[in-house]
Amino acid sequence: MTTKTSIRTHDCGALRKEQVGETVNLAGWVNTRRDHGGVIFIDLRDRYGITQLTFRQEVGNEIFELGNKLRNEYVIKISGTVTARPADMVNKNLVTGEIEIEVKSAEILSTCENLPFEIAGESNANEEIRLKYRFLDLRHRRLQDLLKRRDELITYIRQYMHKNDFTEVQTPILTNSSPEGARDFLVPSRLYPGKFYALPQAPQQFKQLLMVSGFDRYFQIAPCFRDEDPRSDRHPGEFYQLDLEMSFVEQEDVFQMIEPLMIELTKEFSDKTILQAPFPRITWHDAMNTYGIDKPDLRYDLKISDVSEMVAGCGFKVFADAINNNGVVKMLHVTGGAKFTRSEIDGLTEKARASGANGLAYILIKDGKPASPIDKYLGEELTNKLVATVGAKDGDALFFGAGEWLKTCSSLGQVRIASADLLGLKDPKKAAWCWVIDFPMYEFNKEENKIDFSHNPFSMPQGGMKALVEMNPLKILAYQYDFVLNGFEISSGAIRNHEPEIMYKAFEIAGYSHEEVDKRFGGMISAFKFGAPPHGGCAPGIDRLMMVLWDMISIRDIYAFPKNGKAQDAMMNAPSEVSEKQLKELHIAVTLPKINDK
RNA sequence: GGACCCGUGGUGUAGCCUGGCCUAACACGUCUCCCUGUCACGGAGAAGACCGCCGGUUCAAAUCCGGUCGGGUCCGCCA
Repeated sequence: MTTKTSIRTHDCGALRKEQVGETVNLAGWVNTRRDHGGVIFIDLRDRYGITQLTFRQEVGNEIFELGNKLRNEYVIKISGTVTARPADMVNKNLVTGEIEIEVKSAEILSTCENLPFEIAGESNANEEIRLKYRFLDLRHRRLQDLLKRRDELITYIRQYMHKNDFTEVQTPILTNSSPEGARDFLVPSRLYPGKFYALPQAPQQFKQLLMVSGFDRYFQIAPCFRDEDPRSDRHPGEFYQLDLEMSFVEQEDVFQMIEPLMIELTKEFSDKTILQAPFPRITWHDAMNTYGIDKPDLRYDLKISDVSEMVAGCGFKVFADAINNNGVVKMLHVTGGAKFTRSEIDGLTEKARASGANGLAYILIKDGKPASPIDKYLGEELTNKLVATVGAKDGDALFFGAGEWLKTCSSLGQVRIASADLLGLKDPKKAAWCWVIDFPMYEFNKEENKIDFSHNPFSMPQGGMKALVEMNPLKILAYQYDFVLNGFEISSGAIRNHEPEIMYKAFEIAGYSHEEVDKRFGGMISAFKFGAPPHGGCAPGIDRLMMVLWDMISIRDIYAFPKNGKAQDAMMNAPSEVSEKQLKELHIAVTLPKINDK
């Protein structure tokens, strides 16, 4: 590989003492300038490295004066002689540190205004200004390395997929609105007034159609668009998935294909140690019961147990009532939790309340004795029994939740996560992968008093048609799975429902008529009537994966040009108004809300 | 839609709780001058902020109160 061009003979990371004596041409940015009166040192920077230039008075007035004019981030090209540095002047921090260039001629290609923040060194300006000047922020070494790493990771994925005989196919960006799921980004059609394209939330239907077409194994580094509010692990609007689908497979085949890739990516692209491989598999039900969340962080071992039977009929009304109302009482064992301060416990109580609990009862084991605000209701015998059942030791804490099963599990799950934070249990050197399997097919929607799909409506119900006809829908499981890394959902996936009759029945249970299904998913359903192979796949979020592997606080850093937390592009000023002419062509009339916030 | 946090020269911070000595401090950057071996060069000097904005309380507001705007985090939402 050479980076030689018409303008330069070498890049700024190339020269060594072997080239001493050669005349070279370099070009790049002025990283720093050190003026010593009779000699000026310039660190010339490009993507490949930094090379020190010297501008000397004795070489000539013209060149020396040009050196005097240089300022940070000017773009220059120079011609000069590679010279060895005196032994005691070698800079061990630079790969080019043994040499420097004595500049004989130079030209300023481009000047630079006063910078909004410094480029040499760390980027520590606030995010708002860094996003506005993203092209400058991207000059920082850290971000350049990050994008380079991103490219390498995606290249690795592509090679892995091709090695396994997957074909990458580009599916449409302008497609149709899908009525389920997230909000769509809509694109008005000029040729068909009043009609809209939608940007794909995922290439879901297309990849299934490719299976019907017989491609057997498809993948795509697929842009996905969802118009939902961002979070620190959710980039606003757009993100990338490794979308993949396989034919003639069962769940196990998908696992065997994707798990080795995740292991390789962890080893190749992070310094984390994989805690367990093959990845442990946890049913959704067990995950909720034991960790209180469907994306458990298994780097730490805090567990929730069911103590309903133990406390049934006890003197504590909250517990007794929960069980009388068909609820449960759950107990979270936090090793080392007795040292939590009052205000930390208040914080944990807030977490529990925020996810639906009425409060947070607890037992702290201090000086070998359990102590609790509720021990007078529980009594010594029951308290000791609860402590013993999980083998809690001196210094531990037990937290209790009581009420409806899912809510109780979830609230203790949040307490579990917050406790791990307080105890510093989230070890960045560990990679705890796991599969969460057997998601329920349906869930009950209390507000609308109806049954909804709990995840992907295109998943195959376990037990097929027989299960749909005979079972309580809320008990039916789907061939639907996620995989999780350190408490982040990296991917969901499923074995799909490829049989039209089962599809109609599955939708019927969720309240969709035959006609509605035809109308909304007609393309796919009709395809399934023409010889559809059993198929399944998954779609790991690659930005999310990189964020977790590289311990980024915000997913925004993973993108070259991220949007801010308000879903705007601060550099391009998107979104923005368009011209009347454009609107007219599209037959769009804009009706602004009364409170006009730009 | 809701809750919480933040806003001080170009950048990052201190000061705010406990109003007055703030005519706002420090570091980096910028500008001028000096310096021939630095690499976060060094030295001397200078410019640059009505403390996001509006209003209130007070003899007195960066500081207290209300509103508003901007940014961030979380909940809702994300099949």
